[in-house]
Amino acid sequence: MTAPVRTRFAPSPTGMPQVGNMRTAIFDWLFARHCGGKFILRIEDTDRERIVPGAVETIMEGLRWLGLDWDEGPYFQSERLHLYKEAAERLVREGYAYYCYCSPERLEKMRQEQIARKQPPGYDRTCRNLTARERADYEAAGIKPVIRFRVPDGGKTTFTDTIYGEVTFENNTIDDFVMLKSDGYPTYHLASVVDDHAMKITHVIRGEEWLSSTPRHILLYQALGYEPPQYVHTPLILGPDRSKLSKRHGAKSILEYREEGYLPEAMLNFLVLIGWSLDDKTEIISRDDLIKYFTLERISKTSAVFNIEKLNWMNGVYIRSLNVEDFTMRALPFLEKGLPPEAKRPLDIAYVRRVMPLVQERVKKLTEVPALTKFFFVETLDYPAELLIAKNMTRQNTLHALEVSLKRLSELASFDETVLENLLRPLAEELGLKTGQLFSVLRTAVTGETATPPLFQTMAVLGKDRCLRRISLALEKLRN
RNA sequence: GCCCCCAUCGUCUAGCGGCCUAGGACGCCGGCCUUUCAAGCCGGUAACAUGGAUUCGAAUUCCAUUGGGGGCACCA
Repeated sequence: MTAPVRTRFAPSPTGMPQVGNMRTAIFDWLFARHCGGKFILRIEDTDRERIVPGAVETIMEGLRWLGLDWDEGPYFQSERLHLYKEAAERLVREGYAYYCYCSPERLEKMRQEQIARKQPPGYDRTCRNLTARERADYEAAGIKPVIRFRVPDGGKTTFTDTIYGEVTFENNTIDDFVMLKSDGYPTYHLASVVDDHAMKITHVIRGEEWLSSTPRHILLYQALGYEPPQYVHTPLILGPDRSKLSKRHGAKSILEYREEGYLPEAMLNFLVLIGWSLDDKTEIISRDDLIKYFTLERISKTSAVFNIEKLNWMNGVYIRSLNVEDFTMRALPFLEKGLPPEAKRPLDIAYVRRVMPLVQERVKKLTEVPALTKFFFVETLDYPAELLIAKNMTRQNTLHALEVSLKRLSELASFDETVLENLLRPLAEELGLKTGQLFSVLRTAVTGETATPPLFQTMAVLGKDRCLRRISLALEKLRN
């Protein structure tokens, strides 16, 4: 019987949750859910210098937004220091590790020299075989040591990655890395190995940037006498310049996508498709199907560029698939925030419900809703008079069209879509205009825009009074 | 500099020796629909990095080359 699948997402709380990390989290979560296993959240807060207050909460909020629920945690490595210390000291005792008293300054100088000599930078093993006497001297001088792993002198370290297959490193290309820092905190290498073992993690699914430090982890497992987990390195997400996506590209936090009006289900679908595919044609996949069909085997080896154009398209697809009420509720906060101040708040929900269906299929992002519906919510329209004059029309016949329209519309008892259409289509012919011309004039008069939802529906929602008022105003504007 | 990984349309990808005169999607271009804008529908543009080898047969296997990326901290 094989152990139940346990995966973990182990971010460090050093900033906002970036999309690259989130994509990894999605893979971890999906695999756990697919296998009926557990997904664990672990916070790797071992670098006290870089900790950003609030980052943990932001990370969790990002996970929740995407619907990635965790079964255990968050565990905090800062609360488990004794475990790492014990492991490190045990390794020293057993000869797998040693205390190092070299100063950061000396190490930095050494590195510079190595680079200058075009040699691979790495620890020169000065403290590898200190005598008891030398150690005592350093201790007496009050120098706090780090603990370094004693990498075997010869041989190779090989492991099999689920995605990349068998990978081999010569041990002599790996330097004696630090496991425990002088402040008593572990480095990533030690902490993740100790924790992954303690938490019975079966599959370490993480970004490809970790591939080259994996032999260190294997070495650590061997020295500790633990069975290593299955390693699954996932391809990187790249910026437009094809280098690893980072702040440098203006890479955004997952929560910023929420602010920009992306739907979490679209984001999930899009992100999972960077580096994974179901088959040769599926693009839109539901969360349930993702869980049902997700397999590690279909993760690709090649890193991929984050293509915002495709995300926008996909978000539009998801927006259109929402039922109207759902769309309305999701758009509401964006309206509250994005509509100009003169729109009176709180917004009239009943009215919003009538407006939203008119724009649902016209937006790709929820942030576009306010601009597209502004004229429904503000009283004063601001547009140049010339905008009223449609293609191949003159000031004169535009005025005439507006005058006649105003009169006829004012005689209407009902103001619904059908009634309006039945009045206006024949009217265009009567005025000797193309329907497009008349509608264009009225559209501008009534909305101040040239691109809007369908005219009759728009007018019906605006209501008779407001339409007549705006047409009158348009006439004035054109006369002056 | 050293180590590791990767290599199909501009981008995301399918392809795991013959089904490939390489399929899908985004974008782009053209058309249809149409009161504008979208949406929708139809069509088009566009790729196996290069050179060897294996094989009856290679996008698929192997080896070089080239190119790209990642790593080489008391950061993760």
